Amino acid sequence: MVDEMGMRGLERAFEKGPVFEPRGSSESRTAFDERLDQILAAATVVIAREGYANASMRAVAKSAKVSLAGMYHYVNSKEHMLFLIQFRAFSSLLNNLRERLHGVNGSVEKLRVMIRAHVGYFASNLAALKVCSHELDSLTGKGYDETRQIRFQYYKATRAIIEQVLDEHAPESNLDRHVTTMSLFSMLNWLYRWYTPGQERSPTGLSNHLLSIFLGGIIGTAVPVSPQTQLGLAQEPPPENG
Amino acid sequence: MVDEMGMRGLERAFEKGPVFEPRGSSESRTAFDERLDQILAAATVVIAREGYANASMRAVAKSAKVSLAGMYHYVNSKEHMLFLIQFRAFSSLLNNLRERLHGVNGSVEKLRVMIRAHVGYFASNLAALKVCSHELDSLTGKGYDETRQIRFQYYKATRAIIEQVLDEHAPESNLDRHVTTMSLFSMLNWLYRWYTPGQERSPTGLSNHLLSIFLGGIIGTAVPVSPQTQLGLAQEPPPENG
DNA sequence: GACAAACTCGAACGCATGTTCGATTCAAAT
DNA sequence: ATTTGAATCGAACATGCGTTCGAGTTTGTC
Repeated sequence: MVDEMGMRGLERAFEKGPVFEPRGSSESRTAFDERLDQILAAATVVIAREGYANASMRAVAKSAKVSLAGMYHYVNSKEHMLFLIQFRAFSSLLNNLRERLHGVNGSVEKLRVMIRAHVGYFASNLAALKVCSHELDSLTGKGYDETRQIRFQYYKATRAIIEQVLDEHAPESNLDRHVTTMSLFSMLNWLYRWYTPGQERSPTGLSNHLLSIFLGGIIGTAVPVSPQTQLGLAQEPPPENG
Repeated sequence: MVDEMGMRGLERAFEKGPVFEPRGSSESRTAFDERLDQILAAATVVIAREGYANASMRAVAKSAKVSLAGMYHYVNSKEHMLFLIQFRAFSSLLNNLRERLHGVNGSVEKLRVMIRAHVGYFASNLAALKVCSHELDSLTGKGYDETRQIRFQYYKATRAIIEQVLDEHAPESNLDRHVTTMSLFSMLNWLYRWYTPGQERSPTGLSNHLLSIFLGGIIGTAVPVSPQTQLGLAQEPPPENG
């Protein structure tokens, strides 16, 4: 395996695979891509449940209803599989953020959009984001570097928003920008350890909650949670923590 | 292996091992305990670096300068080893918190002490707390339950402080107590992903920073960082995030 | 010096793993 | 009908793993 984590331009990932248009001439979405998606989806669930190191290719194959050897037609190696999962998830996350940020003007509003986008994506892609958060350094070499680049762009976009908020609403704050940014990411990335979306605790409600804490923490004024999306305070949550 | 994760009372962990006083009659700190500590310390570093699933007993043995078979004189199994590491770390964390909380009166002051204690313990036990944060569900059965109990006590103690702060300083806040507590734990537990103590960013400075954000977020008023322990704002930090 | 218990270790066992090989089926193109 | 290459898979290979066994050495006690 020379090209350790071969990815050409986008994310096609194969030298041998259908590098040029596979079937018809123009429509690029073929059976190959769909089967690959299927396999990656199954792998995501298995890895989220067992952890990357413990997730065997046999278990993934069984879950994806392919033979063990058959999987290697779609994926170069186990690590390459993890790379595809993470690369796609991080890319979607970043693109999703940029789309939603388009046309939004106020810095605080941008922050709200960012948190909402992240929590929303998390809620509808639980397994994928768990794999992204928990297996951050399970990749090595080129694959690691490539995912790191996307994550860095995500970091920069978020940090820019935070800096704008600080400059506009707390210009004499002495908060370190990096530490502040990482505090927000901490709240978001640790979600996978304790939060499961439900109607008691909607993603929107949780987003408002996190925004309220974080925003109130970095500028003096706490932002009130909008009444119609309040969190349910009723039942006692299961004690899962660290 | 009948008694899956045998622990008698404290944490001695063996049926076969020196259950009664091993050498002299009274002094309980023997060569056995010291060797065990040595092995666990080595194991902690290896597991922190490689991850639990990838950390082989052979690697641990080599690092601890024991033969592979020799380790099993001190430890029942690989999982038992992880249990000992986590059990000890969580216990220390909890005891440390209770000690430092003793005699502290104000609710805000308690919160400050809690954060400072946690970050301080983290800074001087980097590897151990990484193993605790990252391998939270690598244990199974009785071993998992036992560590969970301690974590739950830690959670309860922290939550009680937060509730006291809220009741005293923001009585009409509608923040969900569980979500709020988990937000604090998020900031603390994610530290292992990005923070390495240095003189640029001292544990004390970081503690103040986190306290400022979190406290300002849950009660309206931001608490200023004390000037003599400000964070260095100079150099650009390495972009490691998610 | 004799005994027993604590300690140490080389060697091996059984098993699960990621990956590859070669053959076979299938579908589109000429 | 023939050819081509993608798709699929059973079987096997090599390797590394956690754990155990049994024999050896050390250490403290009588």
